[in-house]
Amino acid sequence: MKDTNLAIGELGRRTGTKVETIRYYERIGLLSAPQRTTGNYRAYGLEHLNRLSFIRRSRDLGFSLDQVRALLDLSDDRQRPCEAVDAIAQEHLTEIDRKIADLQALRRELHSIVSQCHVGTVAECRIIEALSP
Amino acid sequence: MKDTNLAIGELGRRTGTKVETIRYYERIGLLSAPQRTTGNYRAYGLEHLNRLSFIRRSRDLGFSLDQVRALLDLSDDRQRPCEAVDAIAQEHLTEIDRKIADLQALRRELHSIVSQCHVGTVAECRIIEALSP
DNA sequence: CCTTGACCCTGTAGTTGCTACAGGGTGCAT
DNA sequence: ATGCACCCTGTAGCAACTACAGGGTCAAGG
Repeated sequence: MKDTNLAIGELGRRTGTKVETIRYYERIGLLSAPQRTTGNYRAYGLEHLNRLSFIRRSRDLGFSLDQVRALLDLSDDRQRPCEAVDAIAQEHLTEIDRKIADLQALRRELHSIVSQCHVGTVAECRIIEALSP
Repeated sequence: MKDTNLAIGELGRRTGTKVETIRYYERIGLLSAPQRTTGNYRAYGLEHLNRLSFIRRSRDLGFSLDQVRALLDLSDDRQRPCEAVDAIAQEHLTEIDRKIADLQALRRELHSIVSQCHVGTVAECRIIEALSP
């Protein structure tokens, strides 16, 4: 097992992650602390690259850090049935559906308000009126 | 102009706002500081009730506090043309549309991943696989 | 050999929009 | 007088980063 020995900036470049974010992930225990060089630089190996890629991909799909943590734990135990993984993903999907529905309802309401604006003075503005008690 | 003299709890009840949130709005300068009673309780008038209702309604429609601040400023100057109001609302609408589109794209991707899960072990889980590098 | 510049380090504070205490004071009814 | 609901200030916490400040390290060029 050879150490690929990436510096933090290089790891960031390869995963599309800001350096501060990587250090943040380490601080909250999502990414394990790597070895250090003599100059006290973090030296990352392949396993860090893989783990961080997994994290980023999950985050891009909208999973929370807690969900990512759970997915990482699950993915480490290759023999276990994957129902728990499915459950997390399903839950997330449901939440996305709910968010979409909420935004669409909001959009409808806001759109109907905006469409009534005929650009006169504020005194006769339908938008302000719609917001006023 | 009579002071309606609502206590903070009553104002909260009438506007659906938590007491801490009202104090927070005062702290950030969104709601002006009301007079105090001899016992140092906040005593709100009708103008506060109206202003806070406006704020809540705007927040419910998803405007940011900065946008609400701008809308409040604009609504105070009744003679001014309402183009600026329209611009804020349009901008917000555009942002909502973008969010909906983003969520729908995400939903499609996540759904296609989840639908491939046939509930075996983690080792053969398509979800984990899709997340892995 | 020295300096420049890009990179790295720690630690802390800021972002948004609240929410949740802790530790006290007030006001009213019983 | 004592209980209870309410109010006060001040501070810290949430998510998930981001942005410094104030330093150290390292390789290349002059």
